[in-house]
Amino acid sequence: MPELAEVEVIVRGLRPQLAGQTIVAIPWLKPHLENDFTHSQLTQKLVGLRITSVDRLGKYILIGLSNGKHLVIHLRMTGKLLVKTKDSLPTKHVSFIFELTDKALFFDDIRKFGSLVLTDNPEELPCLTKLGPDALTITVKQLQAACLSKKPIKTLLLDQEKIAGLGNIYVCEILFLAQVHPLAMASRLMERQVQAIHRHIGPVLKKSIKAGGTSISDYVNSSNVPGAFQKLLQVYQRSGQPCPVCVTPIERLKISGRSTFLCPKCQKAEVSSPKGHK
DNA sequence: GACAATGTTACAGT
DNA sequence: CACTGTAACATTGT
Repeated sequence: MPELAEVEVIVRGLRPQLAGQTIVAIPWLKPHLENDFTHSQLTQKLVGLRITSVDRLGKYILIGLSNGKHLVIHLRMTGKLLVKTKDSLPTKHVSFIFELTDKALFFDDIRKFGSLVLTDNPEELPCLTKLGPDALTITVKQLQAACLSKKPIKTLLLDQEKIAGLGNIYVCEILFLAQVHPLAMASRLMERQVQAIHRHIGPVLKKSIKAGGTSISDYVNSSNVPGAFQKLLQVYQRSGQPCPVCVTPIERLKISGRSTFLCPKCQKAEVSSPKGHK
């Protein structure tokens, strides 16, 4: 569920809720989340530590601790981080509970894909160092450099090592706004197309953050409140509905295994290759 | 029952 | 080597 915008909304919500709180107990930990430690080992490592910071890196959430270590959390598809009262009870899909000074942090994850890692130094964690420039701050030059690839532009924008934070929803939206066909080979895009993509990445994400993120099925922020940006989506999950620009029905196709939504008229593959079939 | 779902990774094949 | 498609992870909803 959560892409950059949703993770950012979660982090902004968590920061004031968690800052200064101490982890006083871990009353709940499902085995599938123990990447490195058993329940008792993790308790030993974390209990007594104060939370000093909450940050986002791509779609990862970094929780800084008073001993200098960091918890690194990825929500994958259905993970939620919820701040609740201390007396809250675990529901069916809760992966862990951290009891804090005067509240509790719940990790709720229906599909159990989410992950939790404790690291001495995030700058040495491969999954983080591999990340490309953050989508909110990437420069045109960096995007142009990332586009030196034969992959379809959609596949490239989803590649976290090329650009960090984008997921299926926002890539569909950005390519629609930039009027670029998702199957267009990245390296064959015209310069102005790359610029158009770059011009739309920041604003779409910022608008979504302002709207509290996109809630399609599961996403809620750290206070259990859904976002509203799904109402503002132009093409995502809108197949058959009229394009907001030209009224042509929105089409759906699969690209590297993911549903892709586009307007076949607005998003012409106007790149050099004349033969356009796969 | 079939299929799809906001993410990522491993693997087989071209 | 570069890339593509598929399955897999586990669960729910249509």
